[in-house]
Amino acid sequence: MDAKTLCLGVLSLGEASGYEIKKAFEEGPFSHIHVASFGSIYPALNALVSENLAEAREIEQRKRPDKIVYSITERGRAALKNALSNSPAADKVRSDFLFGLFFAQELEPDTVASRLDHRIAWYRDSLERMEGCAANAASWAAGPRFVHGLGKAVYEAALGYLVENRNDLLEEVAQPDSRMVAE
Amino acid sequence: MDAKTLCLGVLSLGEASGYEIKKAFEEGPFSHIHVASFGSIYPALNALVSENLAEAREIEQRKRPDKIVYSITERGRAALKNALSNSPAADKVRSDFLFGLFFAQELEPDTVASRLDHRIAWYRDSLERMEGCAANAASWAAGPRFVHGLGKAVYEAALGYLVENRNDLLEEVAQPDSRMVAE
DNA sequence: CTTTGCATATATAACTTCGATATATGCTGG
DNA sequence: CCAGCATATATCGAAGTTATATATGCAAAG
Repeated sequence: MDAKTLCLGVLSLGEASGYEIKKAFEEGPFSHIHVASFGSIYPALNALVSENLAEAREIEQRKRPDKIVYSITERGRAALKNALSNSPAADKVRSDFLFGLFFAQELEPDTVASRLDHRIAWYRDSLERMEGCAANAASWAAGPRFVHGLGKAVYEAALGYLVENRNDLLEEVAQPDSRMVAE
Repeated sequence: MDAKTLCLGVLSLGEASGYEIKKAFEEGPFSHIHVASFGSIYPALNALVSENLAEAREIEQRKRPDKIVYSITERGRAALKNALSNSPAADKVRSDFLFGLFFAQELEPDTVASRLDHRIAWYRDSLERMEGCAANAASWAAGPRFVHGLGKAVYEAALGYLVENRNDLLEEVAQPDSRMVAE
C-alpha cells in the first residue's frame, strides 16, 4: 500500500492536513494498522493534487502555523476503491523490541526489566487511548469496528503475556544456567 | 534496526547464507518479529565482511547453486551486543489487510469473505509451523522462548477474533444499513 | 522572567530499504 | 514435456525513513 493510497484512505473520512494525517496513523483510527512518515505523506499529497485525486485549501490560523487542508475528490474516491480491490500484501512487522529480547541473555538484566516495563506501560496507555476513541463505537461502520476490535484483542493478548511472563524471563536472565542445574 | 544488525543477529545463532537468513525472517525464528528483503540482506553481508564483522566462505553444491556461507567474528559479536544495547525504536506495523478491512463496506462482500478466510488459514498454518519449530522449546534460551511465546499468544488472539467475528462482519457488509433500520 | 522544550505545521535532502528483475539449475506435478 | 517452484546470488530504480530546517505559541522548569 503506497503513501498515496494511505492518504486517500484518511481523506475519505473527511478533510485533513498532512499533520493530521500523520496523527491518524500515530494515535488515530489507523494507529495499530499502518505507519506513515512526513517524508512520504507530504510528497504524496502534492502528487494527489496534481492528479486531481485531492484538492488543497489553505487555512490561516492565529496562534498556530497556517495549514493546508486536503479533501478527496470523486476521482480520488474511485482511485481509493480501485487500490483497495487489489488483494493485500502480507503484513510487515518490524519490532526492534522483540528482536532485542530474543537476545535477552546478551543484555543487562536491568535493561531487560526496563524494556518489559516500558512496553507494558505502552500497551496500557494505548489500550486506554483506544477505548477512549471507541466511546461511540456502536455508531461506527462495520469495518472500523471490526478492525478496532481486532487491534484491541491483539494488544490485550500481548499485554497479558508480558505481565504473565515478565518475572520468569527476568529470573532466567539473572541466572542463565538455572535450567541446566536443575537437570 | 538496520539490515547489518539483523544479519548479525541471525549469524550469531550459526553460520548461514543470504538465502538462509532471508528464510529465518520468513519462516524461521524471526518470522513474526521482523522482515528483511534480499535487496537489504546481500549488500549488508558484503558490508559486514568488509568491516571484519563477518567472514565469507564459498560452498560448492551439487544439484544446487553454489552458496556463500557467512560466519560472525568476535568483532561482529561485539558490534551486535552494542547495537542491541540501544533502546529499541517503536514497533512498525504495515497491514494492508487491516487497512483494506477498515473500508470493508467499499468492497464486495465476497472479497471480504475471501480475505477473512485466507487470513484465518494463514494464521492456522503459521501457528502449526511455529509449534513444529518449538518441539524442543524447553531447551531454548530464555529470550527465544519468551519471544516465541509472545508471538504465539498474539497470533492465537488474532485468529480467535477473526473466527469469532467473521460472520458478524459479513452480515453487516451484506446489509450495510441493518443497524440504522433497527433504530 | 527567561530559557528549554513541546505541540503545531510544512518541507526536503540524504540515506536506507523494498520490489522487481536477471540469471542459473534441478526437481516435481500436471 | 514443460511450466512452475525451490534454491541461490545480485542489482537497479522507486519508494520510504530519518533527521533536519524553519516558524510560532505556550507551559514548565530553573
